[in-house]
Amino acid sequence: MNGETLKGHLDLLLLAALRGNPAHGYAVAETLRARSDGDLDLPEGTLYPALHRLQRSGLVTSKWSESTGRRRRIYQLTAKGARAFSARHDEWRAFARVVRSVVEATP
Amino acid sequence: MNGETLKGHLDLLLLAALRGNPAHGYAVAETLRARSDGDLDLPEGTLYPALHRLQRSGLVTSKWSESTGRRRRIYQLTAKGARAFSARHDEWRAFARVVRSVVEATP
DNA sequence: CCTTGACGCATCGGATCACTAGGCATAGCA
DNA sequence: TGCTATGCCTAGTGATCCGATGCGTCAAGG
Repeated sequence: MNGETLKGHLDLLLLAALRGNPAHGYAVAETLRARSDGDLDLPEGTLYPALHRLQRSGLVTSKWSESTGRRRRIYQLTAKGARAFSARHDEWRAFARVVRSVVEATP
Repeated sequence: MNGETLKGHLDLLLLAALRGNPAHGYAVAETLRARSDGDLDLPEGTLYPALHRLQRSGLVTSKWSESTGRRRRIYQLTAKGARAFSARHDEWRAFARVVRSVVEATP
């Protein structure tokens, strides 16, 4: 999975991973790895800044969890985040459709 | 069509537009606009630097055409460019599949 | 006990990239 | 003579992903 390939679509994936499934960063990465059969393996330098960005935008909230003695930050989708997910999903479908029609046009 | 959305996938679209269809920059933009029903309207500041990049990478060649009295640079896919198209196409399909399986997973 | 590896979070700097804004020039039409 | 479409180019800006690095906890094996 190339770097530039993911660019601009990471938020959609993170929001998808958090849909109805509050989780901490590490678990989000595991979810994405699992759902993609290992194809999508986010480096930490990608994951955490992106989650912070989502929080700054109000799409997720977070709280510390100390249950296991191990410090974790649990992220949860806000209502705005859920709406953003739908919007991003629509944009993705539109984009994928455009790419298909451009690429699969008979030359 | 957002900027970040396109990021990393522009080359694929340009290579697709030039597949078996040598053309100058302006015509490439028209092709993309047509194939996407107007959804994809590349600014010139996006189009030309990208074409130059493809040329620097050896994926296309170009020559000036003065046929109409109007100066145009005709771009043509190289063999390497054709291979790159296939590779990028495969990458795109893989990426689209990953996004689908991540996004459409039942939460 | 102590090392190793998995877990877990954070940030800085680098590199890439699409886009805005600006410039330049020709052709055709009103 | 303007105006519009055609046609090309580039410097600078902002957004973004990623590699590197640092810090800290916990369980297992030697």
